[in-house]
Amino acid sequence: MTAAADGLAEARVGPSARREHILDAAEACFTRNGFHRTTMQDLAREAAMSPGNFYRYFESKEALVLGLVERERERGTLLVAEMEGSSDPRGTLLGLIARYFMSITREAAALRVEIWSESTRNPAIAAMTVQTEAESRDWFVATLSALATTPACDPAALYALLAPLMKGIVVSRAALPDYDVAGAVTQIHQLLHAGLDGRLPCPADARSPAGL
Amino acid sequence: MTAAADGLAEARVGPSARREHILDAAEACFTRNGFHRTTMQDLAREAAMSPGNFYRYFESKEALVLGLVERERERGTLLVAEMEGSSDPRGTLLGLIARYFMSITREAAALRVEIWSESTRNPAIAAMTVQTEAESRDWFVATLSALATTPACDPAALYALLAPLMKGIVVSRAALPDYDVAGAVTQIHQLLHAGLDGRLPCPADARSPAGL
Amino acid sequence: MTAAADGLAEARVGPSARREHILDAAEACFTRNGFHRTTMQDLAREAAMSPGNFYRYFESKEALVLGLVERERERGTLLVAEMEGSSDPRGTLLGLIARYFMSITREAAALRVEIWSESTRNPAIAAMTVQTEAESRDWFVATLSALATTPACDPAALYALLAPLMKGIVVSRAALPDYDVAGAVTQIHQLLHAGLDGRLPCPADARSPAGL
Amino acid sequence: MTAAADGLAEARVGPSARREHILDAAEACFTRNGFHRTTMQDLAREAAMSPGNFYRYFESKEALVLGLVERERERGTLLVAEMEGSSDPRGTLLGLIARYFMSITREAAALRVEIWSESTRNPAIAAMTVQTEAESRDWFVATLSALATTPACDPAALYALLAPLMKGIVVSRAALPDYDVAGAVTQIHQLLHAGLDGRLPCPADARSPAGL
DNA sequence: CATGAATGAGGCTTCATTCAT
DNA sequence: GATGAATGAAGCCTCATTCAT
Repeated sequence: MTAAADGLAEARVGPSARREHILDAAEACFTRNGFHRTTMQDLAREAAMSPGNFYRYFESKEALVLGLVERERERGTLLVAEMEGSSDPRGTLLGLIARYFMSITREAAALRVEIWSESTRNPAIAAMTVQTEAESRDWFVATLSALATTPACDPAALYALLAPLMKGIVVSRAALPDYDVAGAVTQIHQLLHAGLDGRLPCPADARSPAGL
Repeated sequence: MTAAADGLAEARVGPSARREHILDAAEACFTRNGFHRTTMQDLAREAAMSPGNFYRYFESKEALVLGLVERERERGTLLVAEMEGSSDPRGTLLGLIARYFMSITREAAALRVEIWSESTRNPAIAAMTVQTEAESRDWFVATLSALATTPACDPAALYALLAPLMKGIVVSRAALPDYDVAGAVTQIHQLLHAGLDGRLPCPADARSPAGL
Repeated sequence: MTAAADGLAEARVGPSARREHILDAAEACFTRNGFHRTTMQDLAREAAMSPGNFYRYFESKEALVLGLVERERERGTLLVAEMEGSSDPRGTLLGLIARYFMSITREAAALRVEIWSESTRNPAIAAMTVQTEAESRDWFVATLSALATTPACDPAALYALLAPLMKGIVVSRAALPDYDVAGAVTQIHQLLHAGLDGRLPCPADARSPAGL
Repeated sequence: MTAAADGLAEARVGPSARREHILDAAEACFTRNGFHRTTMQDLAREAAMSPGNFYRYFESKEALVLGLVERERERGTLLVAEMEGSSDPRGTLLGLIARYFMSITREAAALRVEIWSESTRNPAIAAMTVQTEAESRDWFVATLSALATTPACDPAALYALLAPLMKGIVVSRAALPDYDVAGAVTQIHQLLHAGLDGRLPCPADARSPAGL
């Protein structure tokens, strides 16, 4: 490659492409080793880039994590677009959920757990977690509403059940080597069917928590 | 106990009492700041003890974490003894669960999440997590079996639902400042009632996960 | 060399130059205080370098010692090149030996002894000591063979006498403030002359060690 | 054992016996691991004694080393008494030397080297080394004088050869796993015979060291 | 823009020594 | 006399970050 072409090649790569490249490297490293165990040197090797250069695109290592979480959030938004104009929306939703859990690796799950953990000590990441949760909730409630076959279905309550359940599945996937993900997916499916068809105990039935 | 004996009691703190004292300090620090952010100096301050002294009771900082998890596990075993000989076993179970979730602080939940996270990178902690999970599962399945009012209740399946759900509630408690724990407890209660009374969709109904 | 080039030369110190610089500092510190008493901070001061920077060039403090020993070994190899094509080989050999012992400082001798001592506990240094010894032996035997004036000279036996003698002189130089190095050199010279000229008792004369 | 007997047993063990016991333990530990690698805890275990108790008998760890060296020196004095009134003094001397070198373990040799090394940094140990050397020299010169068969034998010169040679053998024994001690002993024997019988090059022949 | 050598604060751990009992 | 728990000063090393080139 000539110097001129080289220059062009460099010109072609905008700052946002650089950011993406760095985030790719970060994702690879963080997934492999977690971000506490990943050093900026590791990142530099993975990104084929000097350590100092990161700081032109991200303020700090923490900002990198933040960028990664942010990108993940955006990807979630995109992923979910699959629902649009599906002829079998309920099947599509179930498929989406199944695919997510069946394809997540232990390492990826571990990174999610690590991020939740970091969330509890780091306000910036916490904010992002809260926002992701809110978006997730909004989307789910809207989607569930559209899929309900009976007014007896309470989409908000269904989500309130689903949300921790899904988080817990990720934790289990990460921390328990023999965890049965497929079984968990099956249970979510059943729960969703039941919930959407109004066959789940209603929050209206609730007695306030006893034993306190 | 006489005053003299009392004095002796204070002086003759056995090694296990020392360990407890250290674990208390560790619990306080780790709960407050997480164990990655807790230094041995912090611990020393909290335990009113010189840093070097820890190493008479624990091999390393990691061993301290391990000791803490182990103690937590034992406490779980004790906690659960409450069920023995209760006149209202189902109510007692519900109460136990309610109390656990209603009383857990954000920080304590955060520590649990951090431990799960550490579990994914640290074999020793992983082993402990797996063991705790196995014990938890055994106890729950036995207890649920005893509480079922119909053969249609599948205790193993019910626990398979409960386990990630409870983990997810801990995660939510830790990572979402406004998380509605009480609501979650109510839902667990309903789920338990439904499950024990055979009103939950059976795993027998399962279609294999679709969408892959 | 232009001023600009000079500037570049100062700036572009290759990694091996850095290593040399560090080894120089290490040699100074270790010679002054021994390496057990030398801290990485001492080294940092001596090398005008931050402590962390050493670890870009050497894996550990031990590796530093190793590097120093290795360099010493290479220097020995170079030193010995002086023999090549000398018109008075025997004189050159005697001169070499004389120079070595007359110029070694107490501190330098002390460092050698410390390295031998370390050799007994540290496998990596032991390996290097063994290798140095083997090389030294090979060179000496070859050189003595070339210098012998009679087949009655047994170069291997002569080296077997010389080797511990020289080590012992180093020890004496290090541990005995008033040790007479010049006298020792004289004795080595005499021994060498006698050995090379076949005037030393032959190992063939040996009775096996008595008194056991 | 009754309390009274216990008290008697304790009384029977004088402070100097205690010192011996401690030195025994120190010798065992130091020989096994060197004294830099031996902790006071190791010593305590070996001596079946509390760490604090050492300080009633020795000022510091260094004093322990010193005590050990001192005892070694005294033992040397005793060892040498064997020469007194022997019917075959030369054979006895050769036997003494042979026995010393053939029976010394690598570890014991290593400890000697470590002590020489320490000698170079520690004035108290240095003083002891110097004194030992002086005593050794006096004894050897006297003994060699008595054994000489010709006035051509220069006992002082012979010792000046012997002394570093023997030190070097100890170093070699310590640092070179395959070192041939028996061969070295044979050479010392030959050298002694030659020296005592005036068949060794005289220092009178010496030219001053060349090559400087 | 990019580099990568350098920084330096701070972490975990060790261990000779002390002192209350 | 004896104990052994406790001390606390260092020591080695790591790694996010900077900055001269």
